[in-house]
Amino acid sequence: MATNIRDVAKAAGVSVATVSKVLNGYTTVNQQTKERVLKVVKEKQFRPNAAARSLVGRRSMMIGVFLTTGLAHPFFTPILAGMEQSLKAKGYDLIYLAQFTWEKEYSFVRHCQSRNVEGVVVFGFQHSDMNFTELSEAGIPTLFIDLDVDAPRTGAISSNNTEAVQHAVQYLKEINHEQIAFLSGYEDTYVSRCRLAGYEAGMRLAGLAIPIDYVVASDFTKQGGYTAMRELLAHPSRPTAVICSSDMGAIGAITAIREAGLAVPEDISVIGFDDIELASHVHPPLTTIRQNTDEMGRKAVELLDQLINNIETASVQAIIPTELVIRASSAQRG
Amino acid sequence: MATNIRDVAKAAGVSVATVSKVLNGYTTVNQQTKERVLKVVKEKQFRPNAAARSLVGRRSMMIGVFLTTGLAHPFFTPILAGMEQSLKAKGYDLIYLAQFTWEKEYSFVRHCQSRNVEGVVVFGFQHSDMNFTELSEAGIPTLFIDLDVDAPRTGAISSNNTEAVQHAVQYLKEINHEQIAFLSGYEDTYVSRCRLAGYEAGMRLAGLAIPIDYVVASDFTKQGGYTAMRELLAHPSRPTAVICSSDMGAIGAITAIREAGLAVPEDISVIGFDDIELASHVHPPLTTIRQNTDEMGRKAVELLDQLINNIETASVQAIIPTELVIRASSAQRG
DNA sequence: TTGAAAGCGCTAACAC
DNA sequence: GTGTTAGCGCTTTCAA
Repeated sequence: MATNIRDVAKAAGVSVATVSKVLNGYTTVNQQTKERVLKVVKEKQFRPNAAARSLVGRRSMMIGVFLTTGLAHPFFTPILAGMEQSLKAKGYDLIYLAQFTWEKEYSFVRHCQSRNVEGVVVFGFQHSDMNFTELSEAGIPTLFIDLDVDAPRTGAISSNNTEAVQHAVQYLKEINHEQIAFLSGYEDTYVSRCRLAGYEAGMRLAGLAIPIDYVVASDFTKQGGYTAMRELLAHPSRPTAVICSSDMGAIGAITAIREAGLAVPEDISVIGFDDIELASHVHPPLTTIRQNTDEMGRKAVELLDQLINNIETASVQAIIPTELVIRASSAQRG
Repeated sequence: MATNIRDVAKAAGVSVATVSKVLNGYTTVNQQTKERVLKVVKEKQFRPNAAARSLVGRRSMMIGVFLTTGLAHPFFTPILAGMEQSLKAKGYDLIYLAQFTWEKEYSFVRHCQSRNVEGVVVFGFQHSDMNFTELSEAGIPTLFIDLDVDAPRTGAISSNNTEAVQHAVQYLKEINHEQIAFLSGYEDTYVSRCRLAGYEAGMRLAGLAIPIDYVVASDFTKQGGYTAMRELLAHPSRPTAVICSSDMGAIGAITAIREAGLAVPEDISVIGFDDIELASHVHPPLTTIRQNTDEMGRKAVELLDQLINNIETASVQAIIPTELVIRASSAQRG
C-alpha cells in the first residue's frame, strides 16, 4: 500500500492538518515544522492521492481533451504535443475522455463532471449536431481550437487564417499569377470561412477578378482535393495557381493536375495549408502556410488555465501567426 | 451543483446503498426498485463521481499512457487512435501523465499511484536510464509496446518484426536482388534487434552472403537514414537493395541515393518499415512493411484489461502480423 | 502555530 | 431486499 498523509504525519510527529498545510503552501506553518514534514515527504516519496484531493472539492488537476476528428489527425496531434510543455509547467495531466460522445444520454458534460475535469480543450470542426456550448453552460471552462463558439467563460485559439491566405494571394501575384483559384474546406467550418474571406480580400487587394466557379467547395481530405481540382481543371479559363485549405487537399489537387497531363508548378502552382509533416516530403515539396502548432498547443493550456483560475475572466482568445513556407509546388509564372 | 447519489436515492425513495447496488450491477435488488432507480438516474443524467469511486478503493477506470518519444510520434499516434475503440468498449478513459518523468524523485510510479491509474501503456524505445520494471514491481499492470521488458504481471505487444524483414528479403530475392543491405534502427532497441535478426535469417535462407559493413547502424530518423545510406553508397560492392528499419529512415536513404546521382528503384530498391501516412505520398511511393497500428492499439487495451482483471494472469503478449506493401520504391532487377 | 474533527461522494459490510 | 453506517485520503474550518 502506498503511503498516505497519516503515515507522513506520524513520521514527522505532526498532525495530518499540518502536513496538508505544508503541501498546499500555507504560510502559517513554522519553518522548522515545515522542513521536517518536507523531509519525510521526500523520504517516503509521498504524493497525495489525487482522487481524495479532487473529492474534497479542490482541484483535480486534469484537463480533458476532445477531438471531433479522432486522435490521429495529422494537424491536431502536433497541437496536442505542443500542449505537453505547458501542461507540465502548470501541473496538469491530460485526460482523453474516450467515453465522450455527443449523444444526449450519457452526455459528455456529465462525463466531465463525473471526472471533475477542470477544463476542456475541444479540437474540431463545426458540426451542427454538436452542441459545443453545453460545456461552458455547465460551468466548465472550455477552450476551442479552430472553432468559433459564442459562449461565456470560453477561450478560442486559431491561426490568423484570413491574413494568411490573403498573404498567399499576394505572394502569387508577386510571382506573376493572376488566375488564382481557391479550394475551400468544409463550408460550415470556421477556418474555412476565414480562409475563403482571406482569398477574397487578397484578390480584391491585388486587383484581380474572381471568375465564377473559381472557388470550389471541398473538404480537408486528399480525395476531396482531387475531386475539386478536377472540376477546376475543366474550367474554361484554367487557373495558373490554386490555394488549398489544407495540405491533404493540395496533395489531392496535385494528383489531379498530374493526371490531366499537366505539371506542378510549371503549369499550375499549388499552395497548401497547415504544413503537416507530409508537406515537405511529397513531390514536389509543398509551398504551404505553416500553422504554429506548438505555439497553439502551449497557448491553449495557458489560456485554459487562466479561465480556470480567474473566475472573473469572461472570455479569452488568441490568434497565432502563420508563416508562408515556400517550397517547390509554386513558381514564377512566365 | 451536480446531482449526487443521495439526490438520486431521495428521488427514488430508496437508500444510497440501493442506488449504489443498482449502479454496480448487484443482483440482489428487486426488479421494480431497480427500474425505479434507473429511471431517476436517467432523468437526472446521474453519473457517479469518479474520484469518490476511485477513493473508496474500487476502480478508477483510468489507463495511463506514457510515450518515451513524446505525443506526436508518427508511428505511435495511430496506435493511440487504435486504442480508442476498445477503451470505449471497456469503459476506460485515457490519462496522459504529463507530469510523468523518469527521475527518481517524484517518480512516475508515485504519480500513477496518486492518480489511481489501473494500468499503464508504455510506448517506446529502450533506454538504459528508464527503469521500466518499476511500474510492475509496484503492482501496476503494465503493457509495453515495442519493448521487451521481463517482469511479472506485464504485457507486451509488437509486430512480427523478425518474420516481416525475413519476408522482405525473400521478396527482394524473388525480384532478383542479391546485394541486399540493411539499415538498422537504434541498436539497443528491441524492435531493431528483431528486425536485424530477420534480415540475417532472411539472407541465410535465401542463400545470400552478407558482406562486411552491409549492416549499418542508424536510428529511426530521416537524417539517420541519410547518413547511413551515404556510408553504404561508399561500399566497394554497392547494394542493389536496402531494407530500412523505418519509413523515415527510408526517406532519408532515398535522399542520399538521389544526391549520389542514382535513381530509386532503377539503381537501388528501398524498403521501409511502418507504413506511416507519409509512405504512400513520398516520391516514389514507398514499398514498406505495414504495421497494423489499429490492431496493436485495440489489442493493447484488451490485454491490459485482462491483466487488470485477472490477478492470476502472470504475463501476456501478442505479436501482430505485418503486411508487405509493394509500391514503387522497389523493382525487379535486370 | 498546531490539531481535532467534519465532510467531499461513494462502496461494502453488516444488520434488519 | 433494503437500509445504516464506517471509512477511503484528503482539505479546511474552528478551537486551543
